[in-house]
Amino acid sequence: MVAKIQEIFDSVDKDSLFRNKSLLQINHIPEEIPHRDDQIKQIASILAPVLRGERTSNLFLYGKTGTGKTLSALFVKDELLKRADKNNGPKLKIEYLNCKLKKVSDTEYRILAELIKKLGGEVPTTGLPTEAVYSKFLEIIDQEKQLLVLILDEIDQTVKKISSDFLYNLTRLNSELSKTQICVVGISNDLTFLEEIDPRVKSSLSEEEIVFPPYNALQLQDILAKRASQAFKEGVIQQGVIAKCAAYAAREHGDARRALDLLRIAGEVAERERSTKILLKHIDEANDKIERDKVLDVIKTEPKQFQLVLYSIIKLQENKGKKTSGQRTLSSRKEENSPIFTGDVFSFYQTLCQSNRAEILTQRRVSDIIQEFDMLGIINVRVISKGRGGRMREIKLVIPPQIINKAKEIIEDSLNYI
DNA sequence: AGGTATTCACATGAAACTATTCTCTGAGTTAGG
DNA sequence: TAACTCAGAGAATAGTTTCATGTGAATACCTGT
Repeated sequence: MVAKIQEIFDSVDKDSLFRNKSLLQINHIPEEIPHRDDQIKQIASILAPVLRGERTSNLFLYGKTGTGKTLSALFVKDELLKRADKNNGPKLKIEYLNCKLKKVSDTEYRILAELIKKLGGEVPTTGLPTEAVYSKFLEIIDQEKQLLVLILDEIDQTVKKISSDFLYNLTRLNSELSKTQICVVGISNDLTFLEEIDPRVKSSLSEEEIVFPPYNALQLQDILAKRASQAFKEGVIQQGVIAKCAAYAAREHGDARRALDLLRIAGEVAERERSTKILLKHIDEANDKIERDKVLDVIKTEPKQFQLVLYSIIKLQENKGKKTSGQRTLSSRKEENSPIFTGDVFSFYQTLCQSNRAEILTQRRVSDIIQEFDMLGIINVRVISKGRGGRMREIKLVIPPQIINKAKEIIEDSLNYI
């Protein structure tokens, strides 16, 4: 037994396909960023005045996920800091904050708290009036003469949750500060974001805009090849694997992050199969695995009311499937997977709750929950109107059949614990 | 036939409520001088 | 009298509920030919 285990451990070391896996991890910042020269140059030239201690224009970066926005911003940040260090010029601080992180998201309060923490202050997680946090923030940054560049990643998320007042306040903060100057770099995935926000904020915030176009398949290939050559050992990648990865990701609006993920998972899959090479089929397996893990993970972490709703949907879909196949002789024109509607889900959910002795939520709430599942990509939802028959959501489960059973198990399990 | 008006069954929004977590404050208590 | 404890007030958040209003199109109901 022990020998066996030792064997496994040995093989992990010896047969590893990776040379340095961390290079494929998404938080890795590479030395160079291919195909983003123009954007980086632009950012740099816009932010350059901070080196002389001048306030710069506020800046806005746009582009879909995985187009290198964050990476470019961080890259410029590092270069600027290096340079500022060498110059020994005016004091410069650059803080990066991802507004989408769990602990930060949603509220003005938490974003400020997080910023304060990064600047070396302390703020309790709750209990203080927001006003107090603001003044604390001002106090901290206005201690000494300096320039502060705030890089706010994914602020579209935040602004959707809270009003754009936050950004407005931030841009106007400069007038309240005596020694310090702030400039804001916003990063957003949502290209329509700017159109929706308050015009006042818009004019002050987006003095400069840079758009990050998606990578095309060739560029993705280039990126992947560069990283792969360092991350993997030599000769472990089958011909065409990189191209296929790139093609997959290019289909998803050129998401480089996804491409790298795919390659890494494919490597892990191949490793687990004791393959000496990463083959094309491993990419497909990796793709499935990513999808599966995503869905199951979501289901696992969802609270029980959500699970009950989802369970209702799964059950209803099953029943519908049976019914239509039986009725097919009667009405052959009927579509194969007849859709489910909000009302069905809610009534099924009610009985389900009763038999589980769980609290029944209002229809209003269930409606929201259904919508959230749609956002998570577990179901597909469309609002349709059946004329006099009313208006409702048409719900379709989009998780693949093999996963459905697994999902059912998970939910049943967690419900039994109650 | 053609044009309005209704109506269904929810969707969508806004506000208010609840439970929980956390800070802060000040009264009461305690121990030591 | 200084230090300590502990309850209560106030804030913020997440997750709801309550109340109100909105909506797309199949049907009902007119209208005049």
